Amino acid sequence: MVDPTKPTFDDVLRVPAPAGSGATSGPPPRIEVVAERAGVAPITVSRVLRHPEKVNAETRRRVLEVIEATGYASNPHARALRSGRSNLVVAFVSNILSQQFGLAVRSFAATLEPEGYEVMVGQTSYSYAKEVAMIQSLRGIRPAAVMFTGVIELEENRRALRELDIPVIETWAFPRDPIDLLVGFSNADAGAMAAERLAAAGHTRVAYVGRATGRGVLRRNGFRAAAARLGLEVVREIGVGEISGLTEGRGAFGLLGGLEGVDGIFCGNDLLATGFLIEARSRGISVPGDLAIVGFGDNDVADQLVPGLTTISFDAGALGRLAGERLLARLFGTEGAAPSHHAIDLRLIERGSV
Amino acid sequence: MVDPTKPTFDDVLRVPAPAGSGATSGPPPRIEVVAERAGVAPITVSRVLRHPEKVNAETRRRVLEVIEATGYASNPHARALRSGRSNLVVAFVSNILSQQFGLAVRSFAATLEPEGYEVMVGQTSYSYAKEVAMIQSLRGIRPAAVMFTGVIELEENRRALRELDIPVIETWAFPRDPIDLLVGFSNADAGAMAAERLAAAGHTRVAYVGRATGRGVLRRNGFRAAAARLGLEVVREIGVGEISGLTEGRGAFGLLGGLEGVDGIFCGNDLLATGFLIEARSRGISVPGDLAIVGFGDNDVADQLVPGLTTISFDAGALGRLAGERLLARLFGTEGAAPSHHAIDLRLIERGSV
DNA sequence: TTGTAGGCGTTATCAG
DNA sequence: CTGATAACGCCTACAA
Repeated sequence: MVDPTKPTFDDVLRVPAPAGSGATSGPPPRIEVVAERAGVAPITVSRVLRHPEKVNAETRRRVLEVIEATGYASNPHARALRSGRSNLVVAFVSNILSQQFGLAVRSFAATLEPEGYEVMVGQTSYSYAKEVAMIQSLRGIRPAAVMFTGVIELEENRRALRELDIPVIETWAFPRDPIDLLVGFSNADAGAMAAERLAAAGHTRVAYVGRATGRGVLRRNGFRAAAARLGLEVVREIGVGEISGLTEGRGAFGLLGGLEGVDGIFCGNDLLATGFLIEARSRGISVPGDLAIVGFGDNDVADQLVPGLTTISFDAGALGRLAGERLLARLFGTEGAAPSHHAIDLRLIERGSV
Repeated sequence: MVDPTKPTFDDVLRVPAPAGSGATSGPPPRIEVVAERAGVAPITVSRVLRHPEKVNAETRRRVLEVIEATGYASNPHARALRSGRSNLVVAFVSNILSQQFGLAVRSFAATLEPEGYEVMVGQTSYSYAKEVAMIQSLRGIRPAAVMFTGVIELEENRRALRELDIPVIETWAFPRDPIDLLVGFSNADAGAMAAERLAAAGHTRVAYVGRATGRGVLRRNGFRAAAARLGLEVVREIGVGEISGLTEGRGAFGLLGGLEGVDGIFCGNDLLATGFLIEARSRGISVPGDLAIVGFGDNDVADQLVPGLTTISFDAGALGRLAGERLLARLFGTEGAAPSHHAIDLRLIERGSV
């Protein structure tokens, strides 16, 4: 039997260093060393890295050779200090556990990295205080740009971000007046699409469950407005806190307090919707017969269930990619007259729960 | 109907700036300004921030007052350049979409942030090349520490990390010779526990499915060894690539190519195991009757299924927290003779799939 | 096209 | 306990 007090050692694979890979270790050489070895002034080395087109091809070749041989990489702190710019792009997510945020950030990073930017992820935890602190810390770091999987609500932070004087990308909503770049989608439309789907299936007495803050409210408002327009009665609206797991989502079903008079429900996110679906089934409530469920966001569990979850979704990877591309255009000054606001398409994914 | 070509604007909440919050905007003041206002030399301001005990209490109070009033925050680049240290801790995850990595990083960050460290997350994507590049970039950034949700296999990177001369924390495995700090668990034991569970339930012809690299191999080896010891026959071993979604996990069932002679299976991760469970059910294979399944890692879908997934797991949040605490002890020099290697307990979570 | 001079903002070092 | 001085490594501005 395995003895938990005496863990067995893992025989981890060790991959030996390939021959001739010694150049990359130790403290990085300074620009001066590279310059001397190449027989040029330090500034020329700097130019080879920053503005290669301004350096004679032959000189450039020589310098690059030495850079390669020494494994030289410029000190980002010195560079940022002197030039006031860094190659760091900071992406803030409100919840690092969200699949969709993860997908977006991953594509965003993949788009920027080939161009020499480093993307680092910070977490704001849906908290204003945290957001203020993180934005404050940006004042010193001077990243090349900042991206949020969300929009900024605090005027104080909006101002602080504008004053950073770097590109700021907001996402995940479609406000009238974003701070700067926007690659988002309309949460109001998402709510409306959910109401439309429920109405089309003949449901008339509906409920909303979701966060009572931020985007949850936007989706709820869209749902409400469309419900009114379509003659649906919103018989219940239930606010929940942040849901970060399926178990919590399932537990939230209890808040519904019975189904009297509710035949359709829109859940502000798929974790919640999936939890509801599972819980409803386990209580013997037929879906969509007794209760139709529409989710938002397309968590990957959602289409493995029986019935599958009908949900309003969008391509989070595409959002991240587009955000990266718009940012690069801005950073390289090739943006031209392109609009700075982009809408990502929402789509209704029909499965069996409505 | 919602018109996808014309997104509705979201009426995003705007929270006005609280009165008297003006101090925090604009370019941050320099240390010189603070010093002048407090009637001291810049170095004294620096000392108030870095080594408060070396400054007279009254002077310190005056300086802190001005710092507060001006919203001064030192420029991290200048600080890092001059002192060779920064307050940035970099956490590398191999897959930003993994729930368990997310939980660990979240607790790790939450532990370090109150002490003034910023945690940023980078992604290495299970690729050696990526890992090399990221570690190279650390040479310039000079973070206060680095953490990995994994262990480093490339000798080249191990050497480079040691030469950084900062705390390095490896996790998620239990090697004999970690680079520096280790907060891990034995993957070999995880495999052994799975074999033991299958054997206890009377299964004798078993299979392993999982990644054929890194920790997947460690778990497989533990499984193999324990199977031999317990008289189980490992009739099949199937290597898969990285699985990042349930759909992929489900698809991998096809690789099994029928169940002839297999009555129990150990899946190297829960995404895979959950996919197998769902797929087996949909094919009318009874679990655990025809096929018993043991997973690893406790994805949160795993206990919402019927039957629930029996799995070997550990507390990822606790791992992150402990990693943070051990790191703080090292950074603050309060580590003393405490061991630098810590094992996190594995536990068998019994649900219905065995 | 290449180089010289100087400073970005902070803190190590040493002197008072 | 406090301060003067210099330097961290690089890149902007200007000069040749």
